[in-house]
Amino acid sequence: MESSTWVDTNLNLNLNLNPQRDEIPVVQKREFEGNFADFDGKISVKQQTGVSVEKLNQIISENKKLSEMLTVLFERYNDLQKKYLDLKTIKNNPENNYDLITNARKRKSDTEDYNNNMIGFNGQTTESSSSDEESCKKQKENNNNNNNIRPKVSRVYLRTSTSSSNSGLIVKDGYQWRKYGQKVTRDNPSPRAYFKCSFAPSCPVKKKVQRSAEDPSVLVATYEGEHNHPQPSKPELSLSPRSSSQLNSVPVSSSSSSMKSTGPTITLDMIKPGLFDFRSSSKPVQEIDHDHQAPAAIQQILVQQMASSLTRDPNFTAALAAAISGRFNVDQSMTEKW
DNA sequence: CGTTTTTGACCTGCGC
DNA sequence: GCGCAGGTCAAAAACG
Repeated sequence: MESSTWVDTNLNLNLNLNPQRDEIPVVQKREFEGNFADFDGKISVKQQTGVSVEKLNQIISENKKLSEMLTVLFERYNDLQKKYLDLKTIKNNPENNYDLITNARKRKSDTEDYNNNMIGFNGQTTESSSSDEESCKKQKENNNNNNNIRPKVSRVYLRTSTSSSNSGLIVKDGYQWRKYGQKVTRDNPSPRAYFKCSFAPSCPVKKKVQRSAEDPSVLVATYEGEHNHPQPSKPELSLSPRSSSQLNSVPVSSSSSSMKSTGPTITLDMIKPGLFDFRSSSKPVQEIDHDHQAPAAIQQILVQQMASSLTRDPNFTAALAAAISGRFNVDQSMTEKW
């Protein structure tokens, strides 16, 4: 979410100036009047253009700062919302909080040690990310086996509702999976779980699930292959006890390097409506084709969702208007000095 | 008792 | 050839 995000937000900032406030148009009017006065006077067009460009740049930079503030605010807002929803879920239906409860199927004797270890792991921070390494690896494989028929590879990032829990490496995507292994990888303290489709060996699809090293609340699920059978059940995203750990799942991005030579990829309908909009209860599930959807397009979708979510919050818009008017007052004083 | 999960051992590929 | 790391196997344990 870098440059394109700023561009979009800037546009919104400029267009959504609060019309109830008179100062802003006045400032603009004064600027125009001043400029016309200058034009009528002896200042050359070149100088005027230079001044205008300067002002424009200044406004752009200020918009950029505001956008950054917006982003930070939004992130905090989202975190708070998330925590609130988690607490609410636990309170209303403790059974649903699968992630917070130790996996019930774990051996009783091992559960405590396992969880303690995992909590310790999560406290650490790792610089490198497994996804990068994996993408490099995939690229290598693709380079080495260009002529072979390769299984389709798709990586999906899933935000879980509880960042602190570690037991839930379960991603409900509508298919049934059988776990056949777990491994702690070098560059990620979280263990990586290996799943095979329960229809194996007739269905060759495999899945790897690992928490992101940088953000333990994000599950990284890597799918290899394509199911050759119908989906046994619809994806359960919010209601079943186990599925509470898959809240807010979204294919945020995919490793482009690992996708290059694999052809069309699996499309996963795993977005929970309202990732960026906690007020809206029903939004169409979005499908993101990892091969054909450019990262910029994904960013654009996210930006749109962020923008819509923000603009619907009256408190936020009021605060924003106040902030902008403050800025313009500063601008006004500066303009008057000129 | 059948199914699922866990986990140590083993296999494989890669770099040195 | 050796060591390392990721991936897989399979016996044992846990669960319903």
